[in-house]
Amino acid sequence: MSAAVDDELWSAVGDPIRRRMLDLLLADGGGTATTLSERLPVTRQAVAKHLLVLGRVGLVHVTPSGRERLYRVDEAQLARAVAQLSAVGAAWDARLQRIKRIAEAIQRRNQER
Amino acid sequence: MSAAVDDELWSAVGDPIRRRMLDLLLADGGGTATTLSERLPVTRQAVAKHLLVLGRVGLVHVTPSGRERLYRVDEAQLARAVAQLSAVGAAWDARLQRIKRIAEAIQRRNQER
DNA sequence: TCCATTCGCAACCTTTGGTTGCACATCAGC
DNA sequence: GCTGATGTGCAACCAAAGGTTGCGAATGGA
Repeated sequence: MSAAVDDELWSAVGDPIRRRMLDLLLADGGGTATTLSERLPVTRQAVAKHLLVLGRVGLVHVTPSGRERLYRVDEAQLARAVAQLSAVGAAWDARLQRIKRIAEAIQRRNQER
Repeated sequence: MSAAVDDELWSAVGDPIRRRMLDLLLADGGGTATTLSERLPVTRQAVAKHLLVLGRVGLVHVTPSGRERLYRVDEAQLARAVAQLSAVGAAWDARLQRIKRIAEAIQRRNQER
């Protein structure tokens, strides 16, 4: 059931900006709030807040290095998030398939009259 | 790329309450704001607002009938949403796989020394 | 007719995502 | 060792979204 999904993790990847941030971090192998904000339509501070959210659910880890703070994606946690996405998708898919089968059965019965 | 995803549809299913509403509507084959709110931890008015959001992106349709307003899931549109979910999941999966392969290659090189 | 039910609308509150402004720390060049 | 440029964090402030309560209007059943 999708109601049993860990909503914390889902809502972390539910935000479009955060999804793009994860994409960028994956593509570049890491980044800072400043480098991410240069490629996104929001300010550095907004990015920093999103990084806080992602960090709170363990999707990214930070490595302070001098005056920079390098963020990296936690691959295991992202894999968990992907699993949740496909679980919800699969559940809905199954329901849609069932509805489709029922509709077809009804149509067959009507044609047999 | 997940950045190209239709964010309207995503954010519609991004809310946990709205996902549970879709689940309930699918399971019961339809429902009203009142019947849904009886099974959810929010008030009827909150449910009505969510139904507006779902209706705006075409995920549900309404059929007025007397003093009731019956909502039904648009299966085609929900199928589109499911497709988007799995697209994002697949994109991340692909990136994670690539990273994993690279990591394994590096490890092999180190062992061969 | 009268009452209960279902609904929509409006006011209000809280959280969340976003911005600007500023102070603090660090690196690089002189 | 200074000094300026760069990267961060913190605080105040704003707008939108989700949620609530209260109320008035419409419909269905006794």
